[in-house]
Amino acid sequence: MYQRKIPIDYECGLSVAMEVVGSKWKFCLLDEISKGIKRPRDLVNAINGITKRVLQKQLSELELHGLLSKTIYPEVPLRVEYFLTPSGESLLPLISAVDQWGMGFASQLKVILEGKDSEI
Amino acid sequence: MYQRKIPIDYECGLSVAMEVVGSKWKFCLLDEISKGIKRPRDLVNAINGITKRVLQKQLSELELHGLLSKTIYPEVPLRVEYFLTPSGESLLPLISAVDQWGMGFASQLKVILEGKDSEI
DNA sequence: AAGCATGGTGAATAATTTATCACCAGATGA
DNA sequence: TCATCTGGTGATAAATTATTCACCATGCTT
Repeated sequence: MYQRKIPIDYECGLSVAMEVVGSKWKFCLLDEISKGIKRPRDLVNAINGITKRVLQKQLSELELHGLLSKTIYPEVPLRVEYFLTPSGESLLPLISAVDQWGMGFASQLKVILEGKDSEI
Repeated sequence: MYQRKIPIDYECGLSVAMEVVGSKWKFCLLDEISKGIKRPRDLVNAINGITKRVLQKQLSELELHGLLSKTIYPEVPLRVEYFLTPSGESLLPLISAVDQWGMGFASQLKVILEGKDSEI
């Protein structure tokens, strides 16, 4: 992280939500973890396009913000599992709703941006 | 806009939603417009921190994506009003939910980032 | 003519986020 | 010893987004 030029407005729910969840992979990460994929290695494999480093960073931010927690099992090879905190779980209905909305909007957006109908 | 390096995944609702709504001011803008603030000048005044240029850009993106529409009244001085399309309106419950969640999470985030309780 | 209000745009830059690359460490098996 | 698996980090580059600044135009008022 770094020092933001414009600080978070704690009075504004949208500002707060954007701070903790408004980045490229976070919704996706929370979604996958809620589905049972908990290990970093598995998440890298499950999520198309994310890299190890980026995953680590976003996981650690989610952990810092209290949406994720992790457990380290002293096995060999080392096993680490991330899981949702209550705050993280409280976000699931929202993530689901956003996903639903996006699915419904996809064909419209495709027409707008590419000028053709989708076959979905 | 520009040509994205990584294209939108139309199969993924989260990806689609992030594309049209995942930027700093869009939730806020849709929220204000739904509350009846429709003119660019009024939006600049209503939203703390946004500038004229940024407002114009985000409004035009929302318009391009089909969440907003605008009407030009040939008055003097010129009057322009933006309003929500049905797609834009379908987003309102979600924005409200995100805002609610953020409000509920604010005090926790404040403790985490600043180490002190809020007085809200 | 000058100043103001409206809505708008292009170019350049700053700020921020994401990605790439090269590493480290522990323990295991070949 | 060397390669492999795991999870992890620092430095840097690239991509993306947001902001600043300087403009344009119209038609009013002074």
